[in-house]
Amino acid sequence: MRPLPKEWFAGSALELAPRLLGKIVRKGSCTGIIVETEAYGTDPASHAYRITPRSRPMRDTYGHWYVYFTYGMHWCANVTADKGGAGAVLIRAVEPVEGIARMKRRRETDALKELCSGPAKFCEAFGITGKENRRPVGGGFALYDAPDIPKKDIGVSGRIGVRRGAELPWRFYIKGSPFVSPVR
DNA sequence: TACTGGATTCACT
DNA sequence: GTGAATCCAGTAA
Repeated sequence: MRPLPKEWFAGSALELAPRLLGKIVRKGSCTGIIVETEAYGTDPASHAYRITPRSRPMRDTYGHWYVYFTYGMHWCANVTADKGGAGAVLIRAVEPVEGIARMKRRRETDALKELCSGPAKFCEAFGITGKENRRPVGGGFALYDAPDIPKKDIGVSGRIGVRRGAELPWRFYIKGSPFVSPVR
């Protein structure tokens, strides 16, 4: 498996979000196939709309992890993008491949579909926390290349995350995958 | 220093 | 479909 090089992440979040589908994510002994992503640029719905100490990695880095805590209990993992700009791609759902027993223990469920079918579920199953924040993609927490998903097999949702008048971000997913998050 | 609300999930009705 | 859980970043004062 070939790790995705840093320059792979130099494009905009909107370009990268669909291209990340089908790629392999690995952390420790757990691996999975990315089946759902969401693009965050500089629109009002994005943390990058106003750069703060928390969101600075979205502007200052690309090809790094941006992991933040929300709702008092959940972690969400993004990959920073957009060399020279600001943006990140949220990993929303993953198809479990290796380390499934460990994921089941962490998630306290035996249901395969419930392990990683949501951004916070993915983080819990893979043991991702704020310790990974600002780390470069690679090493123990890495992304690996895989053939691009044909465009006809990629679904694009309507406008979700609509807040403060924002019409972005866009959610991308592999059509027909049982591992995408439940439609809201 | 004091509020407010969130890129979610789960249990319950 | 609705609401609770739970805590921290961001904002305002």
